[in-house]
Amino acid sequence: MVSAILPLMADTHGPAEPSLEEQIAAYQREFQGLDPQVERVVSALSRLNRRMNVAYGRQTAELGISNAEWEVLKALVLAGEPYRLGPGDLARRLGLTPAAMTHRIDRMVAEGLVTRERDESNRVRVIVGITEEGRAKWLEGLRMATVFEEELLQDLSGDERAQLGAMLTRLLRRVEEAQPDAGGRLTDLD
Amino acid sequence: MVSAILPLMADTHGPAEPSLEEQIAAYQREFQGLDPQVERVVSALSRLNRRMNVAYGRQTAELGISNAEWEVLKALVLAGEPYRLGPGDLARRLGLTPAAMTHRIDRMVAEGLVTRERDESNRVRVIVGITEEGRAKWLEGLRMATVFEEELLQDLSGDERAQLGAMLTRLLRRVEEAQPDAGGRLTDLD
DNA sequence: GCTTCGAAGTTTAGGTCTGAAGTCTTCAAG
DNA sequence: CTTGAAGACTTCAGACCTAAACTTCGAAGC
Repeated sequence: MVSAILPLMADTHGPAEPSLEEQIAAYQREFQGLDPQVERVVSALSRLNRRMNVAYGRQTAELGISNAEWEVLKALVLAGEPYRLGPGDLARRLGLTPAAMTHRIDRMVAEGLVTRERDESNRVRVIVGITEEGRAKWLEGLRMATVFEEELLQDLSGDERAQLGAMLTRLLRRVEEAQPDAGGRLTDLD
Repeated sequence: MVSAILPLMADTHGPAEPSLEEQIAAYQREFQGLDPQVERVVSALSRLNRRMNVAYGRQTAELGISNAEWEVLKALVLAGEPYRLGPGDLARRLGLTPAAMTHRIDRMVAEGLVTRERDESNRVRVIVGITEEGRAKWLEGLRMATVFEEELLQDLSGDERAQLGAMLTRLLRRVEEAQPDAGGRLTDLD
């Protein structure tokens, strides 16, 4: 395993990334007819996600795993009893190719996070299960994530959280209709 | 350049990714004491972002470039006159390492999207500029993106869009305070 | 003026992903 | 029973990234 996921990048001085408002102003300047309202929503979504992934990456790094590995553990736990899935299933759920799944499982078996066995009733199939250690790391990662998430939302009242959740769900439904094929590389955690 | 960015993944039948509501229910089952309200917001954010990147990837693929390359073009345009930046600046703005920036610029120069010259007044520095073709592809990509984004938000009224933008901005401000060091690998577009 | 330090880019080694080409097993049809 | 086709996983080649070593130029101190 390779220690950290985070490009520290806290490099030097010099122009950093423009702020959201600066970016919107620049867009207005370079492309007339862009709706700032829409741009703000889309850009904020994207930036928020990036920051969240940085936060998750720091947390999983503390556990000695990567975001990608935590994702696999999550999929296994959320699958429910008996906490086992085939590589193909996992690949579909995580949105990556079977080839990538094979490699990822290789690493995770070597680290003792999951097990890999052949299905005796159908010897083409492979079954991936979670180990005690894997389950423990999943849980600890989740605990850290909830602390972060609570802090993230702390300025929003209960009503606001509900409204935000409802609006995001509506947007999600709309894209899912437009993109019925699942997909998308999953760099993210949820 | 490598054609497409999109794992088509529209593979076969078989269990796909669980729906958002299924996932929240599974979380409740496996981890008592998780706030579903928070979970919905966070998971919806993450899924939305993934879908958006898939959409952007399809659009940039139509232009024969990658999301990553479009990001570079965007940074150059948003920098404003004279539309030139050094590799270091670009790397900071895009949130990647200088080494990655060197390679990316190599490819983009070969494709005629940007130019690379030495700064004559300080021969350590390199200056990257955008070509006509690069600018045209940026613009066309932006046009496609705005169509998609307008469609994405079409169910929301003007008021709702404003509310959503305001709430997301508040969340963003909070994470930015907590993570003053810029950073984060940029897989995303905004 | 030389020397040394620091900043900017590039190069190199190694890791993880995609896409395409295998390999092996099962199942259904002849 | 045999054979062909489909499915599940793995292997291989290539793309793009990070981290770290290296190269070069410019600026400050003696």
